[in-house]
Amino acid sequence: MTFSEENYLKSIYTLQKEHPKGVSTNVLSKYLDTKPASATEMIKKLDEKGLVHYQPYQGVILKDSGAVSALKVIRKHRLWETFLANKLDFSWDEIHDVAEQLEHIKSDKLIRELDKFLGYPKHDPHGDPIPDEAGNIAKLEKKRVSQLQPGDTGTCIGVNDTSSSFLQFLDQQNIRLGSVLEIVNIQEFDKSMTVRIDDRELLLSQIATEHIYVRI
Amino acid sequence: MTFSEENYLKSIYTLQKEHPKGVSTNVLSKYLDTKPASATEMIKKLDEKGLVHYQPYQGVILKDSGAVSALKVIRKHRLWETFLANKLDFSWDEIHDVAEQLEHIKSDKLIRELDKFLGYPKHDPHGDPIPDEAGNIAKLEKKRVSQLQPGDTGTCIGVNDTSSSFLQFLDQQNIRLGSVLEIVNIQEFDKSMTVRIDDRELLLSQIATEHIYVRI
DNA sequence: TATATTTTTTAGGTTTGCCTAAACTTTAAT
DNA sequence: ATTAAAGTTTAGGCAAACCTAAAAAATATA
Ligand SMILES: [Mn+2]
Ligand SMILES: [Mn+2]
Ligand SMILES: [Mn+2]
Ligand SMILES: [Mn+2]
Repeated sequence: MTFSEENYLKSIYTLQKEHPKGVSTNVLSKYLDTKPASATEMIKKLDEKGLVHYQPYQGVILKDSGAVSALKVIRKHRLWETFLANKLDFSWDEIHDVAEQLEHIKSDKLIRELDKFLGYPKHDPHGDPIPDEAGNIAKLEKKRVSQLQPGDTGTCIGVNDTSSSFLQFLDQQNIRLGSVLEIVNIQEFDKSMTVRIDDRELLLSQIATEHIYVRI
Repeated sequence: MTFSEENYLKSIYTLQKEHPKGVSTNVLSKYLDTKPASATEMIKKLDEKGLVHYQPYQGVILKDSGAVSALKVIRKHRLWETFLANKLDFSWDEIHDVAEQLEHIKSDKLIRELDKFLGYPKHDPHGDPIPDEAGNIAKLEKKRVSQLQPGDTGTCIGVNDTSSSFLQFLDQQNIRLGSVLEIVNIQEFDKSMTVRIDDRELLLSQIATEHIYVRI
């Protein structure tokens, strides 16, 4: 399997969540930063290999074999992200691009040993579940802080806005990866939230609560 | 720089040691398991990019810029080999093939962080020196046991024969990576050697001494 | 329903890296 | 010095993965 085939399968897997009855060549090529004509070609090849189901003008969906292949790449991607964040000094926003390359290394032993070395992690640094060797994957337990109710708690696993002003704000408030947040209450009129972090209480605007991801 | 260009530069660097006045397309293509015509093509391209000096029928040699590029790939290869052997449970004979893939990952930060994580190693698990960030590389201190003299000592860093019968023999004699050998004496008539390992003395045939590498 | 717009596919090209077979150059052997 | 053998380059092709432009199909609009 080529790098390109792996990237297409992985992308189809991801996009299927939002397009359950078929991922169009338009959507797929936009996601992969190629052109629709290129997506059509690749999809036809993957169909001939029995990895996807393709009907002209109807989009693609993965067959079981295609989903298994996609999940293997996703497993590698997330294990490498975990390695970069936990063992090397990479921050959560630097890991994706490098993992995008590392996910294509071919060695079953390597990925098994890496998994062991990392202590068989269940989630990557963004809070996304890591599939097991057989391709089983847990349901995503990631939410925005804005989706929580008073009394709920969550562990900060990432943000949606990487502007330095927002990151500086988080730093000032002592909110970082791993911080445990508990929702104290929600202001009805502006959806701002009072949250408890490290026994301190602080107020977050609606915009802020929508930009912080937690694992519940 | 493509994977293929990197592989050619690295190969030329290695083969130059044995062919100082020019690596022929024949030698190069044999080493890379391609055909001479393919080597000619690639060499012409590398010459146009100013990385090698090529004159038809006279072979290639690296220019300074080409040697710098080659050493960067070699640095990555050897750091990854060290990672696989020291941090994951890979044996010394399993690391090369995986490192052959990992050496092409593009990220300056990754290789800097990996170097730090490994404790800035000076040699890879085969005893070969690891170039620094600037491309400086120490002279190789690797020898075959057969090249040592009585009184010399060396640390076992690899073998030249990976047949299971030879590896079993080493295992029986308790010779492993890191074992310190001291040459006690050499039999003139058959070049067999008496060596001391862990305060035991044992006899190695000439064939055996030629198949064991040590760092001196 | 008929037409216009958008989406998708097809047709024809390009680049990279590989190949084989033929032509050419160098080296070795009479 | 000729000729034979070996090594090297050139010429012409192929597969993968991309592209643009034109044709075809599906969808939206009047
Ligand atoms: Mn990622
Ligand atoms: Mn990728
Ligand atoms: Mn190696
Ligand atoms: Mn390589």
